[in-house]
Amino acid sequence: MGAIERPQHTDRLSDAIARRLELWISEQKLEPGTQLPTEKVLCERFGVSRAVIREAIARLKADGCVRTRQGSGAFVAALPGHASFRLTAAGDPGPQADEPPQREVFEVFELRYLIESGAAELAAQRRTEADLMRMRAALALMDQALASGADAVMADDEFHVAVAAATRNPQLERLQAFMGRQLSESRAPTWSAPGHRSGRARQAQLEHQQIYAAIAAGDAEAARDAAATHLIGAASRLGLDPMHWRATEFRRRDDEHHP
Amino acid sequence: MGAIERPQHTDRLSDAIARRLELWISEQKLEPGTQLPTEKVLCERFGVSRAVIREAIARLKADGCVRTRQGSGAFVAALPGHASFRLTAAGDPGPQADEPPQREVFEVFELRYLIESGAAELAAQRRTEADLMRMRAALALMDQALASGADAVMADDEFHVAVAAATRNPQLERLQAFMGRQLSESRAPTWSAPGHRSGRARQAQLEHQQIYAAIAAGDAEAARDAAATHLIGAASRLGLDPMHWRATEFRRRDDEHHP
DNA sequence: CCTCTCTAGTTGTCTGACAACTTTGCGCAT
DNA sequence: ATGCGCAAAGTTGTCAGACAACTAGAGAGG
Repeated sequence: MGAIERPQHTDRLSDAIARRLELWISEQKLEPGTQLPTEKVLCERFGVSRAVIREAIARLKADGCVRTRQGSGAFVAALPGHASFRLTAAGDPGPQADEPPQREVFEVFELRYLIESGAAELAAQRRTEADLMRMRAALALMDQALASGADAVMADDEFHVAVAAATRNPQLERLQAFMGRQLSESRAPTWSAPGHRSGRARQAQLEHQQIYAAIAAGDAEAARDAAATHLIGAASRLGLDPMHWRATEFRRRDDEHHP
Repeated sequence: MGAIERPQHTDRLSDAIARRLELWISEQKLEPGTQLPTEKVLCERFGVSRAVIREAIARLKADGCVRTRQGSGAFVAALPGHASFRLTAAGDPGPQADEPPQREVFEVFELRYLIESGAAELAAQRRTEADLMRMRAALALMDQALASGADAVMADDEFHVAVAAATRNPQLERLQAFMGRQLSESRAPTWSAPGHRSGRARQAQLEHQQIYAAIAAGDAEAARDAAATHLIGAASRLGLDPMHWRATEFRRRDDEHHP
């Protein structure tokens, strides 16, 4: 554990030390249960106060990587990245984050593509009348917004939340909420005035109705396909090229490296 | 913000306060950018020292919910659950966690089912020779373990990691790593001595080879189906009933509430 | 060899201080 | 009346010392 890089404008000593500790746990592949150096030792190694060490450790505890016990010490609980999942850039609300690179937005969309089409499939199998009513209520609000040219981002969110709820899987519901709200801004252009004028809102609503119809019919495969179509449509409406999701472009380019 | 509940044995004031603040941010639906009360005000409200408040805030910063700026204050950065994703119980390395409820293990497996079958589909489309070599290397190690009755959990993990890498989507790779390593213990029984004797290890390896063959052939649908079959097989080997994933049991039971 | 006690070590919390940064308000000039 | 500059007040970041509460380990005695 060498010198700590000096904190950048938005950074602080505890942030840097938390990263250094995570890196060290990862590189050493420390098993859960492994004891970490004591606070006193870490203060000496990093040349900082106990308050800074404690804040760094607090972050690792929040990440689920470390667990402490009064009188006993601090122990590895999980490897970094294995106890909590965060999106890079596209979802990271960093203070200095510029518009995330297009590629990462694309990757997150692809993740949604997998998750939401899978969720639609399960929803078609498990949906109840109550679920369907909830979806219809959200659709009705979007229909009204279409007629009046109003914003319907919340109803759009609610529709997808209702689909996730119909899977009866709380883990999937929370993952959906995590993924979906990350990009609820991505729905804003659809329901904006230009979105209405360009027909994007109408197209999105058609796709929603197709998802609903397949789920109501209990047709898992159709629900999956409709959700996939919707995510491809949503990506297109944001200027992303979803054809990448089916293309062999990567494969061809990478294969060229192995003639 | 009422009184803080006294910390339980494994709890501490900063944990309780972090939870209270998250709950408050969620309930109030505070928009990102909203300023939180100052450290001094929080000390007064909660009746604790500044160190405790700072540790609680450090946890919220690690979760991505809050961002602070020296001289300026603390601000909401994202609603709790929207900046990082964690599994409950099944993946939570809580110190007092008993065996997680069977249902939650099931839900996590179902999540993996969605993710890993989707990953296999993309991998089949995008895999390179290098990817295939990496998968073959892991398969070879598992073949050797089969012959000798040895443990092959690491090779098993490596195979799934290689499949995820073949998707060329770092977000998906990390999600896969997050989901998969959560349950790498779930692979241990397969490669244990009883696992070898019962034929579970052999069955798992046959499933791996089917996934590989479909990916090598570039057959996306076959890869998806093979991965789905594998996850169903893995669930069965752990005593979970994966038929739930296709059953309409939930739907029927819940529909009965709405005669 | 086992049990109990004591000591040393560890984390949790408190208090006070000061540095560094930001915000706000006031005074002065135009 | 408005704008600019400066100072004061307020905020977070870091430090240091203290003490409580808990745990682990060692030693002594039975």
